[in-house]
Amino acid sequence: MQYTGEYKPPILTVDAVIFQLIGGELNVLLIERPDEPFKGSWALPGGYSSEGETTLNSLERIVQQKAGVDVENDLRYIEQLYTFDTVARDPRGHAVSVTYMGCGQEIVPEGGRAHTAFFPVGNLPSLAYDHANIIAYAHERLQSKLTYTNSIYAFLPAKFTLTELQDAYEAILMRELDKRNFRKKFLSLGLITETAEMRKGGAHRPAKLYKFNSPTLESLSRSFD
Amino acid sequence: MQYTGEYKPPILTVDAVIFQLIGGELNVLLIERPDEPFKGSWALPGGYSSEGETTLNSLERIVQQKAGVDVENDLRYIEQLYTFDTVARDPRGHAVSVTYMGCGQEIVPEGGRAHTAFFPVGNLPSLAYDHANIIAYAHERLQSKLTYTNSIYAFLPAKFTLTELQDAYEAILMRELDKRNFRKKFLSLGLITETAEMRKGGAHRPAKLYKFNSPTLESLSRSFD
DNA sequence: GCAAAAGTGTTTGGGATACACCCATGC
DNA sequence: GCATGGGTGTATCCCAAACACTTTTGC
Repeated sequence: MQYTGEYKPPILTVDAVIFQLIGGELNVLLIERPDEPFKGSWALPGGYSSEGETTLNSLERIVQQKAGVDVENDLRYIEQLYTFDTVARDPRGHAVSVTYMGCGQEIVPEGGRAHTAFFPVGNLPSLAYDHANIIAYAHERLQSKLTYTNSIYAFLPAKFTLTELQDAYEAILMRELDKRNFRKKFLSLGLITETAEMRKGGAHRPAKLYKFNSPTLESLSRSFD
Repeated sequence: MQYTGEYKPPILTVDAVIFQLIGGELNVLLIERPDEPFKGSWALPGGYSSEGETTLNSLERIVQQKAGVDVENDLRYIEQLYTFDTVARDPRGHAVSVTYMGCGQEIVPEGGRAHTAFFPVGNLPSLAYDHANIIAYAHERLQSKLTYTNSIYAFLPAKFTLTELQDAYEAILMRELDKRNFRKKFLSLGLITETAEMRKGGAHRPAKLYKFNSPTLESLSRSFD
Protein backbone atom coordinates (compact mmCIF):
# COMPACT_ATOMS: atom_id res chain seq x y z
CA MET A 1 0.00 0.00 0.00
CA GLN A 2 2.79 2.39 -0.90
CA TYR A 3 1.86 5.62 -2.60
CA THR A 4 4.37 5.91 -5.41
CA GLY A 5 4.47 8.95 -7.64
CA GLU A 6 3.18 6.79 -10.47
CA TYR A 7 -0.20 6.03 -8.94
CA LYS A 8 -3.04 7.73 -10.75
CA PRO A 9 -6.57 7.29 -9.49
CA PRO A 10 -9.61 7.33 -11.73
CA ILE A 11 -11.87 10.35 -11.68
CA LEU A 12 -14.35 10.15 -8.81
CA THR A 13 -17.88 11.32 -9.45
CA VAL A 14 -21.19 11.27 -7.64
CA ASP A 15 -24.68 10.90 -9.07
CA ALA A 16 -28.05 11.34 -7.39
CA VAL A 17 -31.26 9.44 -8.04
CA ILE A 18 -33.88 11.73 -6.53
CA PHE A 19 -37.39 10.32 -6.38
CA GLN A 20 -40.70 11.90 -5.61
CA LEU A 21 -44.32 11.13 -6.35
CA ILE A 22 -46.13 13.36 -8.83
CA GLY A 23 -49.74 12.72 -9.78
CA GLY A 24 -49.64 9.19 -8.39
CA GLU A 25 -46.50 8.24 -10.30
CA LEU A 26 -42.92 7.76 -9.17
CA ASN A 27 -40.73 10.41 -10.77
CA VAL A 28 -36.99 10.93 -10.96
CA LEU A 29 -35.09 14.19 -11.25
CA LEU A 30 -33.05 14.66 -14.45
CA ILE A 31 -31.10 17.48 -16.04
CA GLU A 32 -30.54 18.08 -19.71
CA ARG A 33 -26.85 18.03 -20.48
CA PRO A 34 -25.64 21.34 -21.86
CA ASP A 35 -22.30 19.98 -23.13
CA GLU A 36 -20.64 16.99 -24.73
CA PRO A 37 -20.54 14.12 -24.14
CA PHE A 38 -24.24 13.30 -24.46
CA LYS A 39 -25.10 16.94 -25.16
CA GLY A 40 -28.88 17.30 -25.18
CA SER A 41 -29.47 13.95 -23.47
CA TRP A 42 -30.96 13.78 -20.03
CA ALA A 43 -28.87 12.60 -17.10
CA LEU A 44 -28.88 12.24 -13.34
CA PRO A 45 -27.53 15.28 -11.54
CA GLY A 46 -23.92 14.54 -10.76
CA GLY A 47 -20.37 15.75 -10.98
CA TYR A 48 -16.84 15.54 -9.69
CA SER A 49 -15.98 14.68 -6.12
CA SER A 50 -12.75 16.27 -4.99
CA GLU A 51 -10.12 15.38 -2.48
CA GLY A 52 -11.05 16.52 1.00
CA GLU A 53 -14.78 16.31 0.47
CA THR A 54 -17.00 13.31 1.32
CA THR A 55 -19.05 12.02 -1.57
CA LEU A 56 -22.22 13.10 0.19
CA ASN A 57 -20.90 16.62 0.59
CA SER A 58 -19.95 16.68 -3.08
CA LEU A 59 -23.43 15.52 -3.94
CA GLU A 60 -25.07 18.23 -1.87
CA ARG A 61 -22.95 20.91 -3.51
CA ILE A 62 -23.53 19.60 -7.03
CA VAL A 63 -27.25 18.91 -6.73
CA GLN A 64 -27.78 22.39 -5.32
CA GLN A 65 -25.69 24.00 -8.02
CA LYS A 66 -26.88 22.06 -11.06
CA ALA A 67 -30.44 21.17 -10.21
CA GLY A 68 -31.40 23.74 -7.59
CA VAL A 69 -32.37 21.14 -5.02
CA ASP A 70 -31.31 21.47 -1.40
CA VAL A 71 -30.48 17.93 -0.26
CA GLU A 72 -30.59 18.72 3.45
CA ASN A 73 -33.94 20.48 3.42
CA ASP A 74 -35.78 19.18 0.37
CA LEU A 75 -35.07 15.48 0.84
CA ARG A 76 -36.42 13.50 3.74
CA TYR A 77 -34.25 10.47 3.15
CA ILE A 78 -30.93 9.79 1.44
CA GLU A 79 -28.68 6.75 1.31
CA GLN A 80 -25.68 5.54 -0.60
CA LEU A 81 -26.70 3.15 -3.34
CA TYR A 82 -23.80 1.55 -5.18
CA THR A 83 -20.51 2.47 -6.80
CA PHE A 84 -20.44 2.08 -10.58
CA ASP A 85 -16.96 1.69 -11.95
CA THR A 86 -16.75 0.04 -15.35
CA VAL A 87 -13.92 1.55 -17.34
CA ALA A 88 -15.99 2.45 -20.38
CA ARG A 89 -18.96 4.09 -18.68
CA ASP A 90 -17.67 7.60 -19.42
CA PRO A 91 -16.34 8.18 -22.94
CA ARG A 92 -13.92 10.84 -21.66
CA GLY A 93 -12.04 8.42 -19.44
CA HIS A 94 -12.35 6.16 -16.49
CA ALA A 95 -14.78 7.64 -13.96
CA VAL A 96 -15.96 5.84 -10.86
CA SER A 97 -19.32 7.05 -9.63
CA VAL A 98 -20.63 6.75 -6.10
CA THR A 99 -24.41 6.95 -6.39
CA TYR A 100 -27.03 7.99 -3.86
CA MET A 101 -30.78 7.61 -3.70
CA GLY A 102 -32.83 10.41 -2.17
CA CYS A 103 -36.56 10.75 -1.62
CA GLY A 104 -38.73 13.74 -0.94
CA GLN A 105 -42.08 15.37 -1.34
CA GLU A 106 -43.08 18.48 -3.29
CA ILE A 107 -39.53 19.17 -4.37
CA VAL A 108 -39.37 22.28 -6.54
CA PRO A 109 -35.99 22.78 -8.25
CA GLU A 110 -35.00 26.42 -8.01
CA GLY A 111 -32.10 28.18 -9.60
CA GLY A 112 -30.42 25.20 -11.22
CA ARG A 113 -28.17 26.02 -14.13
CA ALA A 114 -29.47 23.54 -16.65
CA HIS A 115 -32.88 22.39 -17.73
CA THR A 116 -34.21 20.39 -14.84
CA ALA A 117 -37.32 18.23 -14.73
CA PHE A 118 -38.95 15.25 -13.10
CA PHE A 119 -39.81 12.30 -15.36
CA PRO A 120 -42.01 9.30 -14.54
CA VAL A 121 -39.86 6.24 -13.98
CA GLY A 122 -42.07 4.32 -16.40
CA ASN A 123 -41.52 6.85 -19.16
CA LEU A 124 -37.95 8.06 -19.19
CA PRO A 125 -36.26 9.92 -22.03
CA SER A 126 -33.06 8.64 -23.58
CA LEU A 127 -30.43 8.80 -20.88
CA ALA A 128 -26.71 9.57 -20.85
CA TYR A 129 -24.00 7.17 -19.64
CA ASP A 130 -25.27 4.12 -17.70
CA HIS A 131 -27.87 6.23 -15.94
CA ALA A 132 -30.79 4.07 -17.06
CA ASN A 133 -29.15 1.17 -15.20
CA ILE A 134 -28.56 3.30 -12.13
CA ILE A 135 -32.20 4.36 -12.00
CA ALA A 136 -33.39 0.78 -12.42
CA TYR A 137 -31.09 -0.30 -9.60
CA ALA A 138 -32.34 2.52 -7.37
CA HIS A 139 -35.95 1.65 -8.07
CA GLU A 140 -35.38 -1.98 -7.09
CA ARG A 141 -33.63 -0.95 -3.91
CA LEU A 142 -36.46 1.42 -3.08
CA GLN A 143 -39.09 -1.25 -3.64
CA SER A 144 -37.32 -3.62 -1.34
CA LYS A 145 -36.73 -0.91 1.28
CA LEU A 146 -40.44 -0.18 1.35
CA THR A 147 -41.18 -3.72 2.39
CA TYR A 148 -38.98 -3.86 5.46
CA THR A 149 -38.69 -0.24 6.61
CA ASN A 150 -40.97 2.75 7.16
CA SER A 151 -39.21 4.63 4.32
CA ILE A 152 -42.55 5.54 2.75
CA TYR A 153 -42.68 8.52 5.14
CA ALA A 154 -40.18 10.27 2.89
CA PHE A 155 -42.75 10.52 0.10
CA LEU A 156 -45.69 11.84 2.09
CA PRO A 157 -46.60 15.19 3.62
CA ALA A 158 -46.68 15.48 7.41
CA LYS A 159 -50.37 14.58 7.47
CA PHE A 160 -51.90 12.20 4.99
CA THR A 161 -54.86 9.90 4.46
CA LEU A 162 -54.70 6.12 4.35
CA THR A 163 -55.64 6.23 0.70
CA GLU A 164 -52.71 8.53 -0.03
CA LEU A 165 -50.47 6.12 1.88
CA GLN A 166 -51.72 3.16 -0.11
CA ASP A 167 -51.42 5.07 -3.39
CA ALA A 168 -47.78 5.84 -2.56
CA TYR A 169 -47.06 2.15 -2.01
CA GLU A 170 -48.84 1.20 -5.20
CA ALA A 171 -47.00 3.81 -7.27
CA ILE A 172 -43.59 2.63 -6.08
CA LEU A 173 -44.27 -1.11 -5.99
CA MET A 174 -46.13 -0.81 -9.29
CA ARG A 175 -48.90 -3.14 -8.33
CA GLU A 176 -52.25 -2.93 -6.61
CA LEU A 177 -52.90 -3.74 -2.99
CA ASP A 178 -56.12 -4.76 -1.26
CA LYS A 179 -57.59 -1.81 0.61
CA ARG A 180 -58.86 -3.65 3.67
CA ASN A 181 -55.77 -5.80 4.12
CA PHE A 182 -53.49 -2.84 3.58
CA ARG A 183 -55.17 -0.75 6.26
CA LYS A 184 -55.39 -3.57 8.75
CA LYS A 185 -51.73 -4.46 8.28
CA PHE A 186 -50.36 -0.94 8.28
CA LEU A 187 -52.33 0.20 11.32
CA SER A 188 -51.20 -2.91 13.20
CA LEU A 189 -47.56 -1.93 12.66
CA GLY A 190 -48.05 0.98 15.03
CA LEU A 191 -46.10 3.45 12.89
CA ILE A 192 -48.83 6.04 12.41
CA THR A 193 -51.31 7.83 14.62
CA GLU A 194 -54.67 9.34 13.82
CA THR A 195 -54.91 13.13 14.07
CA ALA A 196 -58.03 15.11 14.84
CA GLU A 197 -58.07 16.59 11.35
CA MET A 198 -59.86 15.46 8.23
CA ARG A 199 -59.20 16.04 4.57
CA LYS A 200 -62.24 17.23 2.64
CA GLY A 201 -61.75 16.48 -1.00
CA GLY A 202 -64.99 17.06 -2.88
CA ALA A 203 -68.22 15.23 -3.25
CA HIS A 204 -67.50 12.33 -0.96
CA ARG A 205 -66.88 11.39 2.61
CA PRO A 206 -63.93 13.23 4.21
CA ALA A 207 -60.87 11.17 5.18
CA LYS A 208 -59.07 11.03 8.52
CA LEU A 209 -55.55 12.40 8.49
CA TYR A 210 -52.71 10.39 10.02
CA LYS A 211 -49.12 11.22 10.88
CA PHE A 212 -45.97 9.13 11.34
CA ASN A 213 -44.89 8.67 14.93
CA SER A 214 -41.26 8.93 13.95
CA PRO A 215 -40.13 10.49 10.68
CA THR A 216 -36.81 8.61 10.69
CA LEU A 217 -35.89 5.29 9.16
CA GLU A 218 -36.75 2.19 11.18
CA SER A 219 -37.03 -1.48 10.36
CA LEU A 220 -40.47 -3.03 10.54
CA SER A 221 -41.22 -5.71 13.09
CA ARG A 222 -42.97 -7.76 10.39
CA SER A 223 -41.81 -7.20 6.87
CA PHE A 224 -44.47 -5.50 4.88
CA ASP A 225 -45.14 -7.36 1.72
CA MET B 1 -19.32 18.56 -15.29
CA GLN B 2 -16.31 20.30 -16.76
CA TYR B 3 -12.93 18.76 -16.19
CA THR B 4 -10.67 21.65 -15.34
CA GLY B 5 -6.99 21.17 -14.82
CA GLU B 6 -7.46 21.94 -11.15
CA TYR B 7 -9.60 18.93 -10.32
CA LYS B 8 -7.85 16.46 -8.04
CA PRO B 9 -9.63 13.26 -7.06
CA PRO B 10 -9.07 11.54 -3.73
CA ILE B 11 -7.09 8.34 -3.66
CA LEU B 12 -9.27 5.34 -4.55
CA THR B 13 -8.70 2.14 -2.64
CA VAL B 14 -10.41 -1.22 -2.32
CA ASP B 15 -10.72 -3.46 0.74
CA ALA B 16 -11.96 -7.03 1.02
CA VAL B 17 -13.88 -8.62 3.86
CA ILE B 18 -13.33 -12.33 3.23
CA PHE B 19 -15.34 -14.67 5.42
CA GLN B 20 -15.16 -18.37 5.97
CA LEU B 21 -16.18 -20.77 8.71
CA ILE B 22 -13.45 -22.37 10.78
CA GLY B 23 -14.26 -24.74 13.63
CA GLY B 24 -17.87 -23.61 13.72
CA GLU B 25 -16.99 -19.92 13.92
CA LEU B 26 -17.22 -17.15 11.37
CA ASN B 27 -13.71 -15.94 10.54
CA VAL B 28 -12.38 -12.98 8.59
CA LEU B 29 -9.11 -12.72 6.66
CA LEU B 30 -6.63 -10.13 7.93
CA ILE B 31 -3.07 -9.18 7.17
CA GLU B 32 -0.55 -7.68 9.53
CA ARG B 33 0.61 -4.32 8.23
CA PRO B 34 4.34 -4.28 7.51
CA ASP B 35 4.60 -0.47 7.27
CA GLU B 36 3.29 2.75 8.70
CA PRO B 37 0.62 3.88 9.20
CA PHE B 38 -0.68 1.31 11.65
CA LYS B 39 2.51 -0.76 11.35
CA GLY B 40 1.99 -4.03 13.20
CA SER B 41 -1.78 -3.66 13.35
CA TRP B 42 -4.04 -6.03 11.51
CA ALA B 43 -6.08 -4.83 8.56
CA LEU B 44 -8.31 -6.01 5.77
CA PRO B 45 -6.42 -6.86 2.59
CA GLY B 46 -6.67 -3.81 0.36
CA GLY B 47 -4.80 -1.31 -1.72
CA TYR B 48 -4.88 1.24 -4.47
CA SER B 49 -7.24 1.07 -7.40
CA SER B 50 -5.81 2.68 -10.52
CA GLU B 51 -7.30 4.37 -13.51
CA GLY B 52 -8.35 1.85 -16.15
CA GLU B 53 -9.06 -0.97 -13.72
CA THR B 54 -12.45 -1.79 -12.20
CA THR B 55 -12.48 -1.91 -8.44
CA LEU B 56 -13.19 -5.63 -8.53
CA ASN B 57 -10.18 -6.21 -10.77
CA SER B 58 -8.02 -4.17 -8.42
CA LEU B 59 -9.31 -6.23 -5.54
CA GLU B 60 -8.48 -9.51 -7.26
CA ARG B 61 -4.95 -8.34 -8.01
CA ILE B 62 -4.35 -7.00 -4.51
CA VAL B 63 -5.86 -9.88 -2.59
CA GLN B 64 -3.84 -12.34 -4.63
CA GLN B 65 -0.64 -10.36 -4.17
CA LYS B 66 -0.94 -9.42 -0.52
CA ALA B 67 -2.89 -12.29 0.98
CA GLY B 68 -2.31 -15.12 -1.45
CA VAL B 69 -6.01 -15.71 -2.04
CA ASP B 70 -7.37 -16.24 -5.54
CA VAL B 71 -10.71 -14.43 -5.60
CA GLU B 72 -12.01 -16.18 -8.72
CA ASN B 73 -11.25 -19.70 -7.57
CA ASP B 74 -11.14 -19.59 -3.78
CA LEU B 75 -14.29 -17.56 -3.22
CA ARG B 76 -17.74 -18.84 -4.08
CA TYR B 77 -19.45 -15.50 -3.70
CA ILE B 78 -18.43 -11.86 -3.83
CA GLU B 79 -20.38 -8.61 -3.84
CA GLN B 80 -19.74 -4.93 -3.47
CA LEU B 81 -20.54 -3.78 0.04
CA TYR B 82 -20.28 -0.03 0.53
CA THR B 83 -17.98 2.88 -0.22
CA PHE B 84 -16.34 4.44 2.82
CA ASP B 85 -15.21 7.98 2.24
CA THR B 86 -14.76 10.06 5.37
CA VAL B 87 -11.89 12.44 4.91
CA ALA B 88 -10.00 11.43 8.04
CA ARG B 89 -10.16 7.65 7.66
CA ASP B 90 -6.60 7.44 6.34
CA PRO B 91 -4.00 9.55 8.20
CA ARG B 92 -1.96 9.95 5.00
CA GLY B 93 -4.70 11.78 3.16
CA HIS B 94 -8.18 11.45 1.81
CA ALA B 95 -8.77 7.90 0.59
CA VAL B 96 -12.12 6.61 -0.60
CA SER B 97 -12.47 2.86 -0.24
CA VAL B 98 -14.84 0.66 -2.22
CA THR B 99 -15.32 -2.45 -0.11
CA TYR B 100 -16.32 -5.97 -1.08
CA MET B 101 -17.54 -8.97 0.86
CA GLY B 102 -16.44 -12.43 -0.24
CA CYS B 103 -17.25 -15.85 1.13
CA GLY B 104 -15.60 -19.20 0.69
CA GLN B 105 -14.78 -22.53 2.15
CA GLU B 106 -11.41 -24.02 3.10
CA ILE B 107 -9.51 -21.01 1.86
CA VAL B 108 -5.78 -21.46 2.36
CA PRO B 109 -3.76 -18.28 1.75
CA GLU B 110 -0.66 -19.13 -0.23
CA GLY B 111 2.25 -16.93 -1.12
CA GLY B 112 0.99 -13.67 0.33
CA ARG B 113 3.62 -11.11 1.15
CA ALA B 114 2.59 -10.23 4.65
CA HIS B 115 1.50 -12.19 7.67
CA THR B 116 -1.94 -13.44 6.82
CA ALA B 117 -4.45 -15.12 9.10
CA PHE B 118 -8.12 -15.74 9.72
CA PHE B 119 -9.57 -14.37 12.96
CA PRO B 120 -12.95 -15.16 14.53
CA VAL B 121 -15.32 -12.25 14.06
CA GLY B 122 -16.12 -12.39 17.75
CA ASN B 123 -12.50 -12.06 18.74
CA LEU B 124 -10.70 -9.62 16.48
CA PRO B 125 -7.32 -8.05 17.17
CA SER B 126 -6.89 -4.28 17.17
CA LEU B 127 -7.59 -3.11 13.64
CA ALA B 128 -6.16 -0.39 11.44
CA TYR B 129 -8.21 2.47 9.94
CA ASP B 130 -12.00 2.07 10.16
CA HIS B 131 -11.72 -1.62 9.39
CA ALA B 132 -13.58 -2.71 12.52
CA ASN B 133 -16.58 -0.76 11.25
CA ILE B 134 -16.28 -2.27 7.80
CA ILE B 135 -16.24 -5.79 9.21
CA ALA B 136 -19.25 -5.06 11.41
CA TYR B 137 -21.10 -3.69 8.41
CA ALA B 138 -20.20 -6.74 6.32
CA HIS B 139 -21.33 -9.09 9.04
CA GLU B 140 -24.72 -7.38 9.26
CA ARG B 141 -25.14 -7.51 5.53
CA LEU B 142 -24.20 -11.18 5.50
CA GLN B 143 -26.70 -11.99 8.24
CA SER B 144 -29.47 -10.30 6.35
CA LYS B 145 -28.44 -11.92 3.06
CA LEU B 146 -28.68 -15.34 4.67
CA THR B 147 -32.32 -14.76 5.47
CA TYR B 148 -33.53 -13.96 1.98
CA THR B 149 -31.07 -15.70 -0.33
CA ASN B 150 -29.38 -19.09 -0.61
CA SER B 151 -25.97 -17.46 0.03
CA ILE B 152 -25.14 -20.06 2.66
CA TYR B 153 -23.94 -22.31 -0.17
CA ALA B 154 -20.77 -20.22 -0.34
CA PHE B 155 -19.68 -21.47 3.09
CA LEU B 156 -20.28 -25.18 2.58
CA PRO B 157 -18.49 -27.96 0.72
CA ALA B 158 -20.22 -29.47 -2.31
CA LYS B 159 -21.78 -32.15 -0.13
CA PHE B 160 -22.83 -31.51 3.43
CA THR B 161 -25.10 -32.77 6.17
CA LEU B 162 -28.14 -30.94 7.48
CA THR B 163 -26.36 -30.48 10.79
CA GLU B 164 -23.46 -28.80 9.03
CA LEU B 165 -25.92 -26.55 7.23
CA GLN B 166 -27.62 -25.60 10.47
CA ASP B 167 -24.28 -25.03 12.20
CA ALA B 168 -23.29 -22.66 9.41
CA TYR B 169 -26.46 -20.64 9.90
CA GLU B 170 -25.99 -20.56 13.64
CA ALA B 171 -22.36 -19.46 13.39
CA ILE B 172 -23.21 -16.55 11.12
CA LEU B 173 -26.49 -15.49 12.72
CA MET B 174 -24.95 -16.01 16.15
CA ARG B 175 -28.00 -17.62 17.64
CA GLU B 176 -29.44 -21.10 17.95
CA LEU B 177 -32.13 -22.57 15.74
CA ASP B 178 -34.58 -25.37 16.42
CA LYS B 179 -33.42 -28.54 14.68
CA ARG B 180 -36.80 -29.89 13.59
CA ASN B 181 -38.13 -26.56 12.39
CA PHE B 182 -34.89 -25.75 10.60
CA ARG B 183 -34.91 -29.01 8.64
CA LYS B 184 -38.60 -28.81 7.78
CA LYS B 185 -38.29 -25.24 6.57
CA PHE B 186 -35.07 -25.65 4.64
CA LEU B 187 -36.12 -28.83 2.88
CA SER B 188 -39.42 -27.22 1.91
CA LEU B 189 -37.53 -24.43 0.12
CA GLY B 190 -36.43 -26.95 -2.48
CA LEU B 191 -32.88 -25.65 -2.69
CA ILE B 192 -31.09 -28.87 -1.81
CA THR B 193 -31.27 -32.49 -2.87
CA GLU B 194 -30.36 -35.63 -1.02
CA THR B 195 -27.41 -37.57 -2.44
CA ALA B 196 -26.85 -41.30 -2.12
CA GLU B 197 -23.82 -40.75 0.11
CA MET B 198 -23.54 -40.66 3.86
CA ARG B 199 -21.02 -39.07 6.18
CA LYS B 200 -19.71 -41.43 8.83
CA GLY B 201 -18.36 -39.44 11.70
CA GLY B 202 -17.63 -41.70 14.63
CA ALA B 203 -19.67 -43.51 17.22
CA HIS B 204 -23.09 -42.46 16.03
CA ARG B 205 -25.59 -42.78 13.24
CA PRO B 206 -24.20 -41.66 9.84
CA ALA B 207 -25.72 -38.55 8.25
CA LYS B 208 -27.17 -38.16 4.78
CA LEU B 209 -25.27 -35.83 2.49
CA TYR B 210 -27.10 -33.14 0.54
CA LYS B 211 -26.06 -30.84 -2.29
CA PHE B 212 -27.34 -27.49 -3.53
CA ASN B 213 -29.34 -27.65 -6.74
CA SER B 214 -27.84 -24.41 -7.94
CA PRO B 215 -24.60 -23.02 -6.50
CA THR B 216 -25.43 -19.47 -7.58
CA LEU B 217 -27.17 -16.72 -5.71
CA GLU B 218 -30.98 -16.77 -5.75
CA SER B 219 -33.66 -15.10 -3.69
CA LEU B 220 -35.79 -17.34 -1.52
CA SER B 221 -39.50 -17.67 -2.19
CA ARG B 222 -40.18 -17.28 1.52
CA SER B 223 -37.65 -15.32 3.50
CA PHE B 224 -35.79 -17.56 5.84
CA ASP B 225 -35.87 -16.17 9.30
C1' DG C 1 -80.97 11.00 -5.11
C1' DC C 2 -76.77 10.02 -7.03
C1' DA C 3 -71.93 10.01 -7.71
C1' DA C 4 -67.57 9.49 -5.43
C1' DA C 5 -64.31 8.09 -2.25
C1' DA C 6 -63.96 6.54 2.88
C1' DG C 7 -64.43 3.13 5.88
C1' DT C 8 -65.19 -1.54 7.78
C1' DG C 9 -65.09 -7.90 9.26
C1' DT C 10 -64.93 -12.54 8.53
C1' DT C 11 -63.31 -16.80 6.75
C1' DT C 12 -59.68 -19.75 5.29
C1' DG C 13 -55.24 -21.72 4.60
C1' DG C 14 -50.38 -21.92 5.32
C1' DG C 15 -46.47 -21.29 7.70
C1' DA C 16 -43.99 -20.18 12.18
C1' DT C 17 -43.24 -21.84 16.73
C1' DA C 18 -42.84 -24.89 20.49
C1' DC C 19 -41.68 -29.17 22.03
C1' DA C 20 -39.36 -34.86 23.16
C1' DC C 21 -38.29 -39.17 21.81
C1' DC C 22 -36.43 -43.13 18.84
C1' DC C 23 -32.53 -44.61 15.51
C1' DA C 24 -28.05 -46.18 13.81
C1' DT C 25 -23.47 -46.56 14.75
C1' DG C 26 -18.62 -47.35 17.20
C1' DC C 27 -16.59 -48.84 20.97
C1' DG D 1 -25.04 -51.58 26.62
C1' DC D 2 -24.00 -47.04 26.40
C1' DA D 3 -22.58 -42.78 24.50
C1' DT D 4 -23.02 -39.89 20.47
C1' DG D 5 -25.09 -37.30 17.13
C1' DG D 6 -28.93 -38.24 13.31
C1' DG D 7 -33.47 -38.13 12.38
C1' DT D 8 -38.56 -37.43 12.95
C1' DG D 9 -44.40 -35.39 13.98
C1' DT D 10 -48.02 -32.80 16.06
C1' DA D 11 -50.68 -29.08 18.07
C1' DT D 12 -51.24 -24.20 18.31
C1' DC D 13 -51.27 -19.56 16.92
C1' DC D 14 -50.78 -15.84 14.06
C1' DC D 15 -50.88 -13.73 9.89
C1' DA D 16 -51.67 -13.32 4.82
C1' DA D 17 -55.14 -13.52 1.38
C1' DA D 18 -59.59 -13.28 -0.51
C1' DC D 19 -63.65 -10.90 -0.74
C1' DA D 20 -68.48 -6.70 -0.86
C1' DC D 21 -71.22 -3.60 1.26
C1' DT D 22 -72.35 0.67 4.11
C1' DT D 23 -71.22 5.59 5.24
C1' DT D 24 -70.54 10.41 4.46
C1' DT D 25 -70.26 14.12 1.76
C1' DG D 26 -71.12 17.74 -2.42
C1' DC D 27 -73.85 18.78 -5.88
